[in-house]
Amino acid sequence: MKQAIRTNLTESAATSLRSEIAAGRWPVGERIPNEATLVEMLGVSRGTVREAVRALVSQGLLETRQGSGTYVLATADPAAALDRVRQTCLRDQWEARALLDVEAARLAALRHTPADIATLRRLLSERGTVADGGREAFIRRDLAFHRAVVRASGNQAMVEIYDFFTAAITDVIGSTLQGDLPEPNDQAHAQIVEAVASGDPDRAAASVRAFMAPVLLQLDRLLSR
Amino acid sequence: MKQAIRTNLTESAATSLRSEIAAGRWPVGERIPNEATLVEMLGVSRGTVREAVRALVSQGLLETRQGSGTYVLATADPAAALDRVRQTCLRDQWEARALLDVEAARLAALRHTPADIATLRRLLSERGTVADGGREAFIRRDLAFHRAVVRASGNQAMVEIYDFFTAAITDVIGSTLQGDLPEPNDQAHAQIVEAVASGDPDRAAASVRAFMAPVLLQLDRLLSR
DNA sequence: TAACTAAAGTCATCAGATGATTTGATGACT
DNA sequence: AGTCATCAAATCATCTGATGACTTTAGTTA
Repeated sequence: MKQAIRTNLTESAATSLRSEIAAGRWPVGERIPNEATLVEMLGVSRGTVREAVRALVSQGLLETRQGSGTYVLATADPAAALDRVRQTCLRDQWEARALLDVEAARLAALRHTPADIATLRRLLSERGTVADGGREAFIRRDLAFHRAVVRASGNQAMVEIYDFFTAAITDVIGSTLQGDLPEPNDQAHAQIVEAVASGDPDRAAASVRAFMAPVLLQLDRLLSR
Repeated sequence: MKQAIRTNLTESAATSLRSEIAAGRWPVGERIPNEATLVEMLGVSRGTVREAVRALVSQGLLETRQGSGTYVLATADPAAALDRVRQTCLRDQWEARALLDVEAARLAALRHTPADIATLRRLLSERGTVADGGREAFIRRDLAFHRAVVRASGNQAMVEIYDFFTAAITDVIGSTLQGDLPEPNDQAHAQIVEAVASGDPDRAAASVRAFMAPVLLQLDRLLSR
């Protein structure tokens, strides 16, 4: 019995168009055939063609101009990259984020402002323990500290990617690893602040690297079980 | 004169629905009103409603189930994070990608397989010069080399993020910086391969860092003009 | 040549009808 | 009571036809 992939006509029409675009049949900037032609090509009605085109428009692949035509904006779905990242394993995502921490600390050592250091010291003092307001709140405070380090790097792209990984990881991790990961103490955090404040990039990177190593090790142990 | 944002009905209908969803009018998992009701609510025809819903479906906010209804999958656009990354400045994106290069080389030194090294050597020997097949082809070959280093790190998340940055950067850079960036020679590339092959993570990271520094410096100069 | 006009081409939107699928209710049978 | 088959309602999927709005281009005219 053949397990046909049950999907609707709109989806398959959109998929057809997407692959034609990806194959370069219509280069970027080019106008694709009009609706009537697509109806013939895809063998579906105009409404279905329009919905398929609308889907690709909302994905940033096409652009429709009333009275003129439908044009190719990009050959690959930009959002697909993000999906692929999200589908990589938790371990790789965690490791990638940890590397961002390391390199962000290095940059922060070189570029931090006095306000950055003040913020880090404040977040560190507010961090407290799990006992204060429960586990979830503690994780939020801890995260705020690490995010502030990345922010001190002065690189907005790294901040956004860091946030993305954080969101993706917390989505997955949810309830599965509750409390199983070692949480470095305040002293380890304080060392990071001092290393960044010292302005020594290698020292800052090393402090974060040392910080992350045992966490990643434990994560590996948990995931290999 | 009021500069009304000229948009079509489908877009505004989709925007209405998106904001209702974001406002929590229909929680995640909930069924939204049926098409006929949306027609009344939004004051547009059924076809327009369907196109608006289709747009949100392709963005991952909604899911339609024939015979059952349309359900909320998420309250925020997951692709929004990616858009924010793309909107950060070229310099930050470039730097972030360079940091990925560095840390990927570090991991590659620890985890590379013999096949990885063979691939790197092959890509290096095929790299050639700008004279071979034109500038664009040369950039592609050069990129393939650096991507292979990231791939040798064994971290798929880093590969995907690297690809994302590469795509975003090449989109922007396009014609603006044609040929203005220094291109490290084969010797610098060979040093990276040897450092990775040596299995020394610090040496591998340092070789890529030294590699990237002048490029980033020149990029800063170009962008500050 | 330049500006205007008209026509063709294209997407945008509406309206109506029918099919496919899911879901819940009904009722018969054990 | 519980289980199963059947049926009807609700809902999305798809097709068809028609009209409007906008852009582009060719032609025309001053």
